[in-house]
Amino acid sequence: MPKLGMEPIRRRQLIEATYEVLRREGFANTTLAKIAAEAGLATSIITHYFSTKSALIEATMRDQVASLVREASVRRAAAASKVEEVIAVVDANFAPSQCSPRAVAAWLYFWGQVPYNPSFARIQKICDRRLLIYLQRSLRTLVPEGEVYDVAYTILALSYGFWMQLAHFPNEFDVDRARTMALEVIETRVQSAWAKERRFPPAKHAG
Amino acid sequence: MPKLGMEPIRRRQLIEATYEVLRREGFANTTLAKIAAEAGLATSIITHYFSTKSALIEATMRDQVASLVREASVRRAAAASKVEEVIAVVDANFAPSQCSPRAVAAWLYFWGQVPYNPSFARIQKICDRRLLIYLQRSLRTLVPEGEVYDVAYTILALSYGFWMQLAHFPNEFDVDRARTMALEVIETRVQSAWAKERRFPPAKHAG
Amino acid sequence: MPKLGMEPIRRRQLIEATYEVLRREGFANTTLAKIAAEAGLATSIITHYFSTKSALIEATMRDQVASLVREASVRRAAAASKVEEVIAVVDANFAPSQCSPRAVAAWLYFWGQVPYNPSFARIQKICDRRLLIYLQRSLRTLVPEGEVYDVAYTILALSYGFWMQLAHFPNEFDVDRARTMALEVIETRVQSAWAKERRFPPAKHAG
Amino acid sequence: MPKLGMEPIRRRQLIEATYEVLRREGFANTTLAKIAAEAGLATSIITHYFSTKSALIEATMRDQVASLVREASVRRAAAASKVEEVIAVVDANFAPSQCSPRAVAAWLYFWGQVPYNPSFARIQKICDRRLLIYLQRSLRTLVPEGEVYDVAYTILALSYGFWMQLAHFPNEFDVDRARTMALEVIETRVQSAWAKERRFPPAKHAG
DNA sequence: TATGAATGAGGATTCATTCAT
DNA sequence: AATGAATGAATCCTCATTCAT
Repeated sequence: MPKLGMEPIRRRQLIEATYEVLRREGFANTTLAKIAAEAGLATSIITHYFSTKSALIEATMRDQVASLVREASVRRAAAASKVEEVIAVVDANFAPSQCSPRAVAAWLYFWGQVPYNPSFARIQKICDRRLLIYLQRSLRTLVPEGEVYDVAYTILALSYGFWMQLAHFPNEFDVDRARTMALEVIETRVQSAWAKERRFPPAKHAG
Repeated sequence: MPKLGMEPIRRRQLIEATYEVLRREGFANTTLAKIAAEAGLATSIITHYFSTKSALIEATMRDQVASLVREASVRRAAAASKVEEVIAVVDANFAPSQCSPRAVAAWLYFWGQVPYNPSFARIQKICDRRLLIYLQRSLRTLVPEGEVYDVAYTILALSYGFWMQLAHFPNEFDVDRARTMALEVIETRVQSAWAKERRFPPAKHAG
Repeated sequence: MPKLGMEPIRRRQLIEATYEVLRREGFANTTLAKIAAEAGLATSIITHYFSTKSALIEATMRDQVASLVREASVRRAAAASKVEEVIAVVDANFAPSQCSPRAVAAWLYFWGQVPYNPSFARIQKICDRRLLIYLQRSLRTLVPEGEVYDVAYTILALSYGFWMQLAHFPNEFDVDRARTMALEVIETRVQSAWAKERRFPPAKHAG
Repeated sequence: MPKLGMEPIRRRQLIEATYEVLRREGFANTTLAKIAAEAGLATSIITHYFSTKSALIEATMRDQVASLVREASVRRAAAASKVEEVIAVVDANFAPSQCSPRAVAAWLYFWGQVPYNPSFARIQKICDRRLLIYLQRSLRTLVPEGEVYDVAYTILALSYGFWMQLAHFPNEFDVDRARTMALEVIETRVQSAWAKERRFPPAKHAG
């Protein structure tokens, strides 16, 4: 009987190698040969387990995006308050799993391809939606219902924007400071929302 | 007798063609042959005027980034108040010149390359710095000195974050709503900043 | 405990699968993987029973050629007259075993390889010779001795020629009509031969 | 101004090289690299002038088939009688242009692909039809109208059958003898046809 | 007996770039 | 100024075959 069950092992191995080559070479110079060499395997093993290069790349991207959602979910579950829950989602973007050079390389490639790859667009949409849902749930008691979505969307965009700065200038970006800035926005938005609410209470609390 | 003064004309022509092919094909499928065909010229003309493919791409990227800075500068000059100046910078990111499919394609490619191309990193840094300077100048009278940089940086990140949403889902993104959200952040930050200032006046206006 | 006596079963199975894949894919796209899949077996089983791809192909070709000779032999044995014996050989070429899509695919590949594969050339020569012998034996009493070989050779060539038409345009080829045409040639040749013989009797029946 | 008008020259050059490699290596071992080497050119020149390998192969096949039709047409025009016209078509199949090792290699590949390549099937059909028309025209005064098509078809099949023998065993095949055999068939068919006609005159010469 | 795992050689094709005119 | 001609390096992918179990 032959050796069995190598598939999941090899797939993971190859995805890891893809991250690394993508980081080291940039996507324009990422070749199957380099990925295979990085994994210490033959080039043809990639076709064997992934059929095509784009399937491997796509699997890698799915892996990266999934790790962001997981990161947000886990951190949120550990939060002690609603505001901390919100911050947890922001923080997820700056988790090591999202900021390591490999992760940055993957995200940059992925975001650049979203408009050209329907499958990528779908994945990105799912990711956005999930994070927005997390944010909205936590914000529901913090800001008036009419503002929940906008505040959530704002926080998401802000996170992505900060993350992009980190991606571009990793040596100069100060994660803690960005975290503080985000927190500032959240707090002022929350306070201001309630202040407004107090000044202009809605006639009825219609959804 | 050779035609004189063709150089600037041809260069412009080829940059425009590069935008278009980048948009239509995605950067992975952008070839000199396609760019030349788009421009209605021979492939070898590109080498003639730009020496190499990357030189042409780089020229195109410079062109795109310059247009953002110009857009911000012009809009800011037309602003009627400090807050409007700030908003002008945000708006610049959503100007047609930055949101057209061609522009989106160019920016996505450019941002993806920043960590791998020192020249691109330099350009991006210059762009960021310029926009930050615009924002800081306008914010100087709106928020306490100690917060100027952070607020400016926050607004820049927020703009980029919104822009990325637009880039990914152009059909669903609502520019006006994003604009409103950004304005909301700015206003609450400004108000809150002064409220804080009033409550905790700094002992001395340390820089 | 290994199953015994699988060899002939597996070999037959794989030959049948080879016919089918050859038909479905054409020889340029016939791979061991596809043959194995068609047989519902692992690719490596082929190496196990046939050592190499060309051995499997060659076995399949032998099988096909043998079936033609068998077809001719059986039909000839059932013939009621000398002329019917001759027709039997022609008919063998149009038996279902020689005209099915699988058979056509096999023959076309085989004939195309004859000049490049000494083994194939040998097989084809044996087949030709056998059919010629059948024809000559039957013709011996029908035409003068000096014409036996030529008439046999003519009939063989005609059969192959018709068969090729069938191979190329299976939907338009009319087997019965071809059969009639062949019969016509045979009969006129036989009659004419004897007419000539009557007009110009050979001095002696030299072999 | 660059060198001009190389296209037709290169195309012919590459077609000739294709013939040669096909002959030398067999179609399974015919690679673009070998063809280019045979032509003394770079591999990429093939893509340059033919886009794809199959386009080059197809052009070569068209060339070969066209040469058979041309051969038949020219020889027929030079014929001195109706019977000679018929023989001219048979002879065309054995012209050097159709019997050279290169030509044999090309035809064998071509015929093997006809059922898998609609384009090839079309070409083969056109060739058959043209030769049949030539034969029918010449036979119209030689055999009764009702037999013209069948006799023509019989002669065509016979020619192809003989040619296949030549293709398979070039060292043993005797072209002159085959020619004689074909002539014999033609003559006996013609005579017999008229003899039959005399014995059983059709009530009316309906088509 | 049977097969999953793994590989390496080879092939078509793409493409930026050089060159002669 | 402009371009057709030509190339060679590189890439993805296919596939027969080997091997350990």
